[in-house]
Amino acid sequence: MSRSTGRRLGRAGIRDVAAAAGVSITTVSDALNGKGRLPDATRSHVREVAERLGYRPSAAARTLRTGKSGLIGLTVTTYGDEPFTFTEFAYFAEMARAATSAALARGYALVILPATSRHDVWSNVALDGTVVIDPADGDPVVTELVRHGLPVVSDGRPGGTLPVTGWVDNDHEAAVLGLLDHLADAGARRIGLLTGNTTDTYTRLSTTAYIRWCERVGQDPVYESYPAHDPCAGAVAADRLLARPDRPDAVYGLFDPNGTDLLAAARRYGLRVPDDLLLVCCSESTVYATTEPPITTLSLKPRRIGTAVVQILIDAIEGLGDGRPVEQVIPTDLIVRTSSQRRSPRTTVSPPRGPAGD
Amino acid sequence: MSRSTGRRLGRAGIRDVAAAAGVSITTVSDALNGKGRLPDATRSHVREVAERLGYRPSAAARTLRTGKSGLIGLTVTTYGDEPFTFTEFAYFAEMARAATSAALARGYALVILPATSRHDVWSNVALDGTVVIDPADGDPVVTELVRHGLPVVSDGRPGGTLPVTGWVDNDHEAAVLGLLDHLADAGARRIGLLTGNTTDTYTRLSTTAYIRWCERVGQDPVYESYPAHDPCAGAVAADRLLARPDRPDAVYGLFDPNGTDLLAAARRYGLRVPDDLLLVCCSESTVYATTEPPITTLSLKPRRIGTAVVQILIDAIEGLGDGRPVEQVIPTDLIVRTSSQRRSPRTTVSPPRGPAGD
DNA sequence: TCACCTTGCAGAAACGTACCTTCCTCCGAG
DNA sequence: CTCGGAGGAAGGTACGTTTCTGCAAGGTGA
Repeated sequence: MSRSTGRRLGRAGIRDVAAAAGVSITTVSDALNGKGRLPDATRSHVREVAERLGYRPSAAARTLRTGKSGLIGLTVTTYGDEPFTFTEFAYFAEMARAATSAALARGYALVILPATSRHDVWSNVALDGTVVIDPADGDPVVTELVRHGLPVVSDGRPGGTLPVTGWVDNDHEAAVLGLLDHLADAGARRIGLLTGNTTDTYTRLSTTAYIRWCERVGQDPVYESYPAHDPCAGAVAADRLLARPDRPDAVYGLFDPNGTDLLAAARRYGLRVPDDLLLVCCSESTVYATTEPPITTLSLKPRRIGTAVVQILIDAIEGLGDGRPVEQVIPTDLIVRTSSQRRSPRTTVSPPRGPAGD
Repeated sequence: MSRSTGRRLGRAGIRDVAAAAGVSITTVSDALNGKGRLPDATRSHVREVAERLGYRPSAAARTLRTGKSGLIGLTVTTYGDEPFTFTEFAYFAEMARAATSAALARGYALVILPATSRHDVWSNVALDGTVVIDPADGDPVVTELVRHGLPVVSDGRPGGTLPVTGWVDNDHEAAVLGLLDHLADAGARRIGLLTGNTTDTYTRLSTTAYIRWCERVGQDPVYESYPAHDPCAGAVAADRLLARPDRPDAVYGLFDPNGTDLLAAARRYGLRVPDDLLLVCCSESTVYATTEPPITTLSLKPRRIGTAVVQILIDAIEGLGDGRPVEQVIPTDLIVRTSSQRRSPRTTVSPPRGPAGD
């Protein structure tokens, strides 16, 4: 007696296809997956029947059987109360987009997960590996994942001795040093820094690079720090920085909104940019191309980082690389605009047309 | 003979926990899931053993058995070449963040998926339901999902007769009408529109609302449209709009970057904002609070939309609502700043301190 | 004492797929 | 005539859960 008949409702299973095509389950599986030794006639016949029945293999069953889910976790460390905070909006959006594209191109999908240690969510989804953005020192989630044998690749050099499968990062120190040199070349005598008071690697490396540069050129460090996840605090800190008695004549802002914050603060103090104050900030946002004046930005190349992270992770999942951790450094890109050039009297980015009523 | 012993490697399964605790598999399952009739002693003992062995239930097996994966798809319609494009950056980022938070709070995780009809990715992941952003008329992916019995909730009123489980949207027409009235109140005599040439519902509704408003007040429509996914095209279109012989004295820009684009164009033509040109744009970005001058923006409340969409979807998944489609309208929020106020000589947003050298 | 309920737990059947193993058949070479 | 081998397809098990059903032991009222 065949109990395979009489599926009351719900989707067609592989059994139904087998029955309808008059072959065995094995043959259906082989035909659809391109395995086994089957004549083309059988293969196409099975495919046709499957198509007609609207058959879709059960992802859960396949995952259970093969041990591969085709899912990659994407985690952002959380700052405030929300289980999921993006600082550096544009950076994250760009990075996530690139990572998604790269994953999809290789047949994987991305799952957004919180970086908290609430196991209930993590263990409810079968992951083949995980991308972690800016993991904290000795992050318990990462440690746990690695202990269970899951590949983990991080965006940002992992702090401490986090045993990740690989990481991708910029050379933040070199970027900051180069940028400060650029400002000094443009005539800056005292360069200030707007930085965060968080302990993530990006903030730490950038700040120490700044301090070292100051030591090297014999300048007293002039900086203000604030909680980077609070947008209002950024404006306040920018104001504080320009209110100091030892007011800098150039400022680098570590975070995306710092450019507009500093610009607004400069206006309040009657400082002209770039004449009285040179400005650079780290951002992926295109708005800085059309501010008045356009602001020089440091791009961390999130697209390249997102792509690279996913490639490394999938290579590890599929056992392509050797077992050793992969470490990759992506160069940054300083997009020089008016705000950091004292020589050039007019904008360097070309307006769409040139009908300016000058 | 017990074949449950001797697990060579890999994670501990429920069998191992049962063996180690000296109970049956059923008891372990019941103890960990809070079901069955077990004395607290047994329950805690099993939990302790499971903890000691580092036991994590297999998500794949659970999904296979229960038919629920705890995963929700998140899809954005694609515009250009990339499999995944975000127009309206900040809108999407905010919406996705809210949706993620809301989903996590109810024990679900979000999977980012492409809106293409490439089945191989979709069928490789077990979804309980899907959120679709701005689905096109008769979207094949949505149709397919619904046909398979999966709940689908859309951000944006679905075009055509898409049989979705529910949708959430703003009242775009009311928003545009209200905003145009606001500009007229501020003294605008000829209001222009910067719009897109795509066919999505948002663009279509907003544009027709604009045209109807013009008819009502007896103004000739003055608008330029451009492909919204191309950032450069926006700047060009803004320029075109202000170069027209029938130059408007107020402009509403439908897309996020339009504010800076229009501001830049105005500067090129020597137009002062708001004295010569009133400006409003639709954006979620906070940069418009600190531009010179600050720009009035229309917020579509992506946080509320993202949250609402997920709540409706999960209610449908868990069979909480009645079977009927849920339709929810979220009010928009006009954040009035200097750019649309001719009366107010100074900024209305309060600077952090007041040391401005005025 | 018997019937009956409650408590505490175990057995075993699914869930839907992939794949290892086996089996049959046909054909040509020895 | 036999034997080896290859092509073609089916059988059956395992993946790791959840959960339905059932069984024994102990308690209780008649």
